[in-house]
Amino acid sequence: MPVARPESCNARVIAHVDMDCFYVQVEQRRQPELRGQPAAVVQYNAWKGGGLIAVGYEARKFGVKRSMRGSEVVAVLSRRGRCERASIDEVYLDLTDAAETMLAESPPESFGQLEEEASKSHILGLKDDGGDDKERVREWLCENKGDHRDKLLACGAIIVAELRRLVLKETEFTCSAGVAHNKMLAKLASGMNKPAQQTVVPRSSVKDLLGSLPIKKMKQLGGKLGDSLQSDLGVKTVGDLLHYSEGKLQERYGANTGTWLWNIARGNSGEEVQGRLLPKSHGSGKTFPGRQSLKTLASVRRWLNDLCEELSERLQLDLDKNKRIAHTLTLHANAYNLSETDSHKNFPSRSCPLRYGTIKIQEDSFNLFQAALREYLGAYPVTSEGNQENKWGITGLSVSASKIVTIPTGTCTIKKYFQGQSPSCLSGMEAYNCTEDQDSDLGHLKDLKEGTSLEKTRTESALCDWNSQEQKRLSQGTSTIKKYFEDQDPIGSSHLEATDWSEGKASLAVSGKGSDLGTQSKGLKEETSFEKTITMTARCHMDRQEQKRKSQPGTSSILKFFQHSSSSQSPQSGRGTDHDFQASSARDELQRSDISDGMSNCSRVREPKKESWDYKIDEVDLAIVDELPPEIQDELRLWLHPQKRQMASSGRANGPKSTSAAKPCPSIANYFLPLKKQKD
DNA sequence: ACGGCTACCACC
DNA sequence: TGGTGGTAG
Repeated sequence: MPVARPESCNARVIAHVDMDCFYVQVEQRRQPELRGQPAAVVQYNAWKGGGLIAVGYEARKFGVKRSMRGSEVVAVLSRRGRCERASIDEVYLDLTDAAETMLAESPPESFGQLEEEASKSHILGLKDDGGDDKERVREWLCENKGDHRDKLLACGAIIVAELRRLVLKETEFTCSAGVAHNKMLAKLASGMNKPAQQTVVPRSSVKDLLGSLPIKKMKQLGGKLGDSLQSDLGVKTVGDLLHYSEGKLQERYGANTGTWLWNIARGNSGEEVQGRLLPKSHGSGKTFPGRQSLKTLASVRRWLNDLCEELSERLQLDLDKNKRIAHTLTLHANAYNLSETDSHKNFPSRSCPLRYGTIKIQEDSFNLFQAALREYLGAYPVTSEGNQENKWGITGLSVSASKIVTIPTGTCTIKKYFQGQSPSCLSGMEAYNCTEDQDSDLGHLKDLKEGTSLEKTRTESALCDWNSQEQKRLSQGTSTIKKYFEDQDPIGSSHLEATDWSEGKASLAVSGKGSDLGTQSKGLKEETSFEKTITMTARCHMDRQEQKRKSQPGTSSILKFFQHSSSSQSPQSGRGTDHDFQASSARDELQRSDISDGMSNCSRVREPKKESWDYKIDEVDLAIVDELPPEIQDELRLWLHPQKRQMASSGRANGPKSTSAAKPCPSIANYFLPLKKQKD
């Protein structure tokens, strides 16, 4: 049986708060002389030709800061309950708890005097029998004899009035609000009396409200679905939906939409107020209408570079400010193709793992674009100059970053372990802040300093389906191995060490330096570094059939986290090159060759030399994990066998273990032997 | 009124 | 899952 929460939906207290003409207010706050004047914020011809008024980047010149979305106003509004940012200037608040508390501890009827702002509330359905409006509102709010739920709404209205007053006092912005039992109704209400007013939706008023509400006024029904309801079903108001059974609505609009329609007709909306203040994705795009369409790869590349630079800045900001990392890079474009018969085909979008660093984002985006373009053009080849005859044109480009997760602030046992072992290890954050430019500068400095070529040992990680697992654990604040350290090259075209993760296998590579693994003198420097790195690579298991052009060869180089701050001689140097990278380098050459020109300037040649031991992940026996420090065992087990999380974490007492059966004497030492040349 | 831009979501 | 389309501000 479902958890008994009778009436819980109807007993919630939700507020929707909407800034009044936000852009105008921003200007008026910035230029107080504009207050009281008729004002409008003109759309300004922004950034290299586009129009806009969008959130931030360009609008900063108006005084609108992107950070505003999560700050100032929200900081005030979120004081009394969970707050969800619905757009740049709207939020939802769940005031249920605060209202319950007020009702229990200091109910409105105990108020000597109702606050001014609250007494100016609009109460839907309040019968107008003449007399004093304010007094009737005060009565409804303070002397409500009826439903407990309406009393909660009254408390919510009083709380919201207070919040709005605080917002005005602390930010100089006015806002309007709606208070109701769910988001849908609260949102409807907040727009009913503007500006700087608030509206309450008692339960008893819902029927009349929806009965007369034109269907297209309802959120989500302003488009095609609303049109269909009107023309196909003859539904004019939300209330008209009451004439249709849930089954009938499902039959026409699908199970989910059907049920949703049936519910909203009754004023029910189950959506929770998400406690999210930050955006789930970032994007940067531009259209090139008409003759402005881009007709060469070079021009696409230039624009893409700009868009990616913008995106990269925002990602870095998000990382610095919010400690969040995005994991997916997506490229969207629009195009026309005069050559193709089905010239109305859409330009496909493409995505790949996101690697931080402006240049990497630029390179990856451009490669995604080229992959998509090849599919879009079908048989028509894309030459380096491409499109001599203007057969195609790009009318829109955008890059976006999604799958953003917060870096855990809690424990990170593996990280701690290695930091304990090696104080010179970079922290995860430092690793991420390290762009390729800094990277190369660093290497250069070291080269000069030590008079020897820098030997980088890099660990690889491409924890593919790590994501979902990891996200859960991230959200739980538990430790995690990285994710920070991902440095994948999904395109496989910019690094010599590119590997191909279409291989369908996973490998574990361990490289070691330091005296305990066979010490070498450190050359001219007297430093004795004990640095160990354990690097892992796991390649995505992808279905080859599915791949076609879709799959992007990728690689990851672990890295930077465990990157050595000093160079040292590796015990097995000389045998360092591994087949893994040899193979991929060959393929890489292929990639490189068809990308040619535009690429060469940006791609940096990396140190090809490295130590690596390569194993298929299925061949790694979990028993070896027992030889590692206990504090990191669980994490490594998860890493090696993320799909067996339950078993791994519940101990290894029971459950068949096919892998160990095949391996008589598992020892971690076995895994530290250099790679054998592959026979097949 | 409309196009440009950003962002979220449902569906398959 | 990634990719597409719809919706809204």
